[in-house]
Amino acid sequence: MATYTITELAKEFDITPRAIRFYEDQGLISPSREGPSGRNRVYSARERTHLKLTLRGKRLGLSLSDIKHLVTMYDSPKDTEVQLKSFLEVLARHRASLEQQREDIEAMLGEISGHEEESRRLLKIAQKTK
Amino acid sequence: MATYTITELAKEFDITPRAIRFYEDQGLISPSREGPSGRNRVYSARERTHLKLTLRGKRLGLSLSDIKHLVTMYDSPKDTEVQLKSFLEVLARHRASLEQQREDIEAMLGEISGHEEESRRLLKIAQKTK
DNA sequence: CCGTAAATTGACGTTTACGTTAACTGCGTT
DNA sequence: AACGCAGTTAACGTAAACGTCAATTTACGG
Repeated sequence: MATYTITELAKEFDITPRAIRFYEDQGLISPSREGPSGRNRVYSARERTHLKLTLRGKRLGLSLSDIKHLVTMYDSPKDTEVQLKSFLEVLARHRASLEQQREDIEAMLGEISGHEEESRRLLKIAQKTK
Repeated sequence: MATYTITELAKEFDITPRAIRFYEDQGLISPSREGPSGRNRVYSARERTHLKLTLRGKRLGLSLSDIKHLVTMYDSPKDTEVQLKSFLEVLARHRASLEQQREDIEAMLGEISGHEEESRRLLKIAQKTK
């Protein structure tokens, strides 16, 4: 299976190795180690996915601890009925906030379209008088 | 026209007066003052809108300085053709990042739906065996 | 074997977005 | 006049998310 070094991932996602190590400190990624010395980090596809999820969360304004909660939630046992129900509640809250964000985005995109139209109108006028 | 005190706005948007004053320090809001002493802040509908925009930006993970740039951009003069063009470029970049965010949201909502289905399935099984 | 480049682990510095006193001022009540 | 309360400024404190060294260690080409 494919593995990655820390600099490879850093380049691919355009972040610094320092950031990746920090995410590890925060418990978001757990790469294995390589070499007889067991020093260097090795990332599997799974770790890469975790990093991807982390960055996606960040782009949406989530804190690293939020992200950690989500990720550990997502692959935690959910054995009992109680756990399942509380998991569903968390999902519902998360869904609600995402939908709020989507509304915010639509609103902003609407404003942008307005400004774009206006600006293009003004541009035409300005270019005619040239 | 309608005006608001700082505590009114704080309650309406569920934030602290301290936060509102901080936004003012950062140049995001500019309330006028009231009373012979000219001490207390008074917010017009316009200021209220600015606050609203600020909070919307925050929900999308923008920094306060980002928000300030956007707001001042939006109602800056745009006299010259050059200014109009660079304004359009900024709008395009902003639009792109919003669309990226929208994709991120769709992806997360998709994952959530998956987990929800799975959980409800497990719940039914768990309840049958009761 | 040697120099250099790359990776690692602390440790401290920095920025952002407020929270938290502290000390003071009006303003309406009592 | 005394009181309580909301509002103000100023200053310091804090948590999050890395950046930035510094000191080592290791891997690798020549």
